Amino acid sequence: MSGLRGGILPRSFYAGDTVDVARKLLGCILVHEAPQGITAGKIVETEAYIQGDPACHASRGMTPRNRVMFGAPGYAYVYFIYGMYYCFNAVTASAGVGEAVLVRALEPLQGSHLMRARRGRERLEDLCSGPAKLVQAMGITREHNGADLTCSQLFVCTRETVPGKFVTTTRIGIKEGSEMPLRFYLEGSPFISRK
DNA sequence: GTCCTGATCCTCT
DNA sequence: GAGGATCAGGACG
Repeated sequence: MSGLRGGILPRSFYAGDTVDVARKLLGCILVHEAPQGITAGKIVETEAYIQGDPACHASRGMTPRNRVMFGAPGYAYVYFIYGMYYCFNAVTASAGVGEAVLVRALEPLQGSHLMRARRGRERLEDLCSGPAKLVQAMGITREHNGADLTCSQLFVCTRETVPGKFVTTTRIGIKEGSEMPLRFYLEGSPFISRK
């Protein structure tokens, strides 16, 4: 699986239009080479957070928490939420622009035994079917905030097969901006967080 | 300093 | 479908 490194998405991939990047990430592989072993999963659900979007963390300017979003594209933005969970985002657009793509669900491809141990769940569909779940299953921590997705232990690879049709809907768990169609998932996947 | 809110998950009912 | 767990950031004084 280390051969996947050959397919690492370049920084230019993330530098494009955020909504476009969110769609193109569907079907790509998120990989984490942890000391305990490698875990990998196919991205089946994403959400875009863009400029002028009230639900975007960057909408009220840069703070110590969201500063990674304003940096160069191709870095991981990991933040703490609800007192218990972390969510993983890929920073997009150009430096100075606070935009990112939230990865909401994965289809486990490798290291499912590790994922089960980290999650305490057996069913494959319960391992990565939510933003906080996949972070836990992949072994991602706050230490990964600001990690370079093009040259670190945490990276994303280009898709190996052409994904099927994807569905565009509204985002989950937000109030303002909830009418914007910025959530994307692979149609029919049993691994998405919800329909 | 204090108060409030939240891009969630899990366990009930 | 509802509610609790649990805590960092941000707004305000």
